Amino acid sequence: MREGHIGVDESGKGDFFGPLVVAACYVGPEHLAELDGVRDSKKLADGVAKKLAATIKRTCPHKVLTILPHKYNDLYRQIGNLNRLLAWGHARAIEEVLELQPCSQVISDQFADPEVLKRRLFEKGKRIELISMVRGEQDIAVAAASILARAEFLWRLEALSKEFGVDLPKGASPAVVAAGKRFVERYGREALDKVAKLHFKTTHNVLG
DNA sequence: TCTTGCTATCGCTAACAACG
DNA sequence: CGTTGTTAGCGATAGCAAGA
Repeated sequence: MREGHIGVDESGKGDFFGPLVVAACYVGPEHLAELDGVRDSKKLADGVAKKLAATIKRTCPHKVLTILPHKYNDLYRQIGNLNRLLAWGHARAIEEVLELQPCSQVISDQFADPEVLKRRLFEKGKRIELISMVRGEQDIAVAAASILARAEFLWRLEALSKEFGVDLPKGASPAVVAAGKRFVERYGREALDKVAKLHFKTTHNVLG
């Protein structure tokens, strides 16, 4: 790596409970020594991801964008399409990191329409090369961003569980439906907006 | 033996093409 | 038009294989 670049990734996209988190992280050659052990967050235990996240935050210019369920549901209604919502979030995180550390290259995971994100970045007049690749998390900056996003998602999900006194599991499994039913029993169906992504089919399973 | 790590499977999302 | 199947990404989980 001769020059540094920015990596972006998101977490919480497939989880019924909890926020959607988008993170962008700049990694330059000068950071590599500090980032030992940084790889795709999916290959790391939750605890390891949290520790590495602290290291990354100490080392690299970064931005973590947390969209809590209430805001997420609101944005989803406005935007109507998860890809555009993701593009919006990615662009915002990237722009903030560019303010901290200008550079010319951004690498993201493959997602359905990279053109949307490219257009958004170019609108701002930035001369940025956006590389959208399958298994982008093999890149260290994308891996670092995935860890930041993952750790933040875990912390926020724990915070929500604590706040409402209901254990909110990851993913969208039967355990998630059961937890959703318990939550609604205690707080009513309107309150679901505060902890869950309502456009999932899981919502019908919880309320039905 | 016990602990890793990889892979297959499943459920969830969205986009797109083919079809009735 | 709407439905259905395919492709593709994400997360969770179980089971098997390889290494300490």
